[in-house]
Amino acid sequence: MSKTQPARGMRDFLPADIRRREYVIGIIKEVYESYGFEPLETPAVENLETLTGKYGEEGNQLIYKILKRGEKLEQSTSEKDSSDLALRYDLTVPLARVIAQHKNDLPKFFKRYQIQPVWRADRPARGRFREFYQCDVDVIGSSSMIVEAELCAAVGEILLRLGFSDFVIKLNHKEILTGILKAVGIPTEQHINTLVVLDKFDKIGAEAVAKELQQMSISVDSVLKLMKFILSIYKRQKKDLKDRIENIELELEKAYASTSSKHNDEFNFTQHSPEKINDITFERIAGFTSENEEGEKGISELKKILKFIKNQYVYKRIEIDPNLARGLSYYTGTIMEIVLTSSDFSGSLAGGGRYDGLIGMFGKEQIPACGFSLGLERILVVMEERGMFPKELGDSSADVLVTVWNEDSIGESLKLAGELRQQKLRVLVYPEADKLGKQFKYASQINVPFVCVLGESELAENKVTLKNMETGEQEIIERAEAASRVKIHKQNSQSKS
RNA sequence: GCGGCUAUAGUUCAGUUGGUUAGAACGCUUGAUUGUGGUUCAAGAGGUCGUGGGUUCGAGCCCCACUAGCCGCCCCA
Repeated sequence: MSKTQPARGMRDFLPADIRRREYVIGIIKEVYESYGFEPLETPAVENLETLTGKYGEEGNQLIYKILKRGEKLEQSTSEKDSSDLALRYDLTVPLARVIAQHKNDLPKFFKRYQIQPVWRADRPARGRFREFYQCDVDVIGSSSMIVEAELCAAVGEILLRLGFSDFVIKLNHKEILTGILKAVGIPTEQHINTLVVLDKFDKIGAEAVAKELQQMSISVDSVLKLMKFILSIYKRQKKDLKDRIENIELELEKAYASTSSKHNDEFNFTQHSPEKINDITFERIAGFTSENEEGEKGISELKKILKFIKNQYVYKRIEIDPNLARGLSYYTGTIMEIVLTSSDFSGSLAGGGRYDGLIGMFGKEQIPACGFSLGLERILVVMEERGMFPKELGDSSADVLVTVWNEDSIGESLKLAGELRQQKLRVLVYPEADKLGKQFKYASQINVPFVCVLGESELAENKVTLKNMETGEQEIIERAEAASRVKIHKQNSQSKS
């Protein structure tokens, strides 16, 4: 017997799974639509060259490539020319391709959402699969920070409506990162690699990051300055780790035999509002980058976002984090990520940013763009674990089950079912002339609230027996009355929940 | 890609220092109940013990490899 599991990292979705997925997707669509976003779908498969070179080195290796077909595959002489197509890796690059292709058919400002699976040849883990859905929203054609503000508001609203109360939207800016690295004296050509290492900071720790940076032949002075800055930010993010970090700081100073004075952190973060904390963060960044051009630009853009969003609920969930760096290489401005503050899930629920250069890679024209991507699977994993789904999702697929008495009466049962369906009820006919007991048992298993028995005596009198499976009550009623009974009950139980 | 743990019935798991015929619970099927589910009672079906090799008189148990799953790391939604 061949194995019945789906391929590694891929999943079958049973009806109960689909109901939960559709519940979440429904809310996402509703909110996106309410912000005026329009739906878009693109093919699962893209030309390989469309995808390569857009995601950085790590991303490139995770692309699922499709072998050439037939004769062409046999003719291919190397691994390199054996593949010309690939499964899409995200929804942003296909969008950029669509914009470059259909620019004239689309409005000047194009707001689109897209909810489709993407594929990555990654190692599966909790909340991480090889085939998974992303729910993207993007705004094409505007470089205004209004876009960022609206995206944050929309995504924040979705999470709230799903019942999340502990998320934080982290914001950073590519230019701030550039400004910091510049201020610290790291040469431009090292910036990308440095950011990759820096992104690991909270995973591998300060010492390991410092070591890796040194291996990249970045000067001790630069590394030390950089680490000090990062640590000063970390102190407010993870108060409980403050002591540990100070120890690391001391060790670092010892290790690099630095004479610079110990960072004096007189600001007590626990006593201040998120707003105040963000202000302090801005001050620190500004001070650190000595107000160089890049730092200035990044700060002013992030400040605009905060200003625009000030009257929205999500405002207090926004956290400026100059340590946030994201892997995808096409971001040019704002960088965004949503994380949960509780410790039960460490990955991000959503990520995004501004990519003003990506569309230009497909056409002559540079068009500014910015977007957010919600990770449906991660949202579902957390909601499942926290029991955040409404209980109606477990309800039955039908309102009433019609029994089958014997071979001769099958036609009558089907006719009755048709009559009930005319009344807009979801009706299931038991698919065999089984013993009544079996038919009731089945109805009970699949949670159908009513069973409509069409037996010998009912047929003779043109009546039906209607049984409420929850209460066990049953009565013999006029055939024409059955539908309205079920409907009344259905309305009552819906208004209760 | 790296490290650790695990793999026995449909599911969750027992299985003693290696010793005859591998168990339980739940689920499933059938019956008690030829016009009534959930409760109860009785019976029944279901296993090449992940795959392959090795040690041994003898392996579910010990050793090796492979595969898959879980956790951590890297990376990411």
